[in-house]
Amino acid sequence: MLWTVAPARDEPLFAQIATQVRTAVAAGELRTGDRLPPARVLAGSLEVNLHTVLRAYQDLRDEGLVDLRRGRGAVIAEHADYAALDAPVAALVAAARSAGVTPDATAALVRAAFARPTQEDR
Amino acid sequence: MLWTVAPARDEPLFAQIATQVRTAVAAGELRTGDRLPPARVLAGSLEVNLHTVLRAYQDLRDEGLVDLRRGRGAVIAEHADYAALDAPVAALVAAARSAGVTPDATAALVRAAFARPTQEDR
DNA sequence: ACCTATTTGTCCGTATGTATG
DNA sequence: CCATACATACGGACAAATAGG
Repeated sequence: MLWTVAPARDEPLFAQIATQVRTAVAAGELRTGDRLPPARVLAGSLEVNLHTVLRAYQDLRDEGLVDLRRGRGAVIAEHADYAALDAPVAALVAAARSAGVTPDATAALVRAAFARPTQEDR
Repeated sequence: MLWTVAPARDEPLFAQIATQVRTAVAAGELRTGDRLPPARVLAGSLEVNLHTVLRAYQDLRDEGLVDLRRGRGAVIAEHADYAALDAPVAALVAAARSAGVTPDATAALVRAAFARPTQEDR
């Protein structure tokens, strides 16, 4: 897979890295058992600090997407089926684009929807 | 509409306020021309700082959701059709819940999808 | 089974910017 | 505008897991 980070973007570096893993998994590009590059190696080639990469890996571990252990590295775990979200995400983004809703607002609406226990009719 | 903020939640206060306006608009509870409470008043009743409310209002103005002018207050503007997102958002959240994907990861996937110019087949 | 060198993440602290009130 | 608090990114030292002999 292809790794890139852009320090200029307002998304934090560690989040950019985590995002790329998630989307690669959603796209089927990374599968259970695949190994991510050692943090030091990736940090070196991206020219960011070791800890920045590790922060991303740790976030992914907290999500249950990767198994991260010292001496062994970061491996894609038995994970939630991200691919199942591909279609709903695309549908939402398309709707948001055509309605002229910003990415920030859309993401905020998604978070808010999660916060509501379950969606009963209003 | 009902306003509440919870300092304990990790979402910043100003974001909680903005989110409530967005969801109220999406739900049809607030319509074009409706007036939001004056920032000072809302700040007082929520027991948060004036700047916190103003920050939320400014974000909403930047999104084009409210018209914010001095002396006149904050008014819901001719806005993007947030209601159009209601169904896609609900669908996505349902899919994420049943797939066991966290809110954070879901929101990140949505943002990432925006970043991609347009989704052609892979 | 042992040792140890290497690989790899974890823990400690620090600087700088941004958010908050 | 100011003071405080928090988050991001970085640096160095440390410790567990692994692999080779």
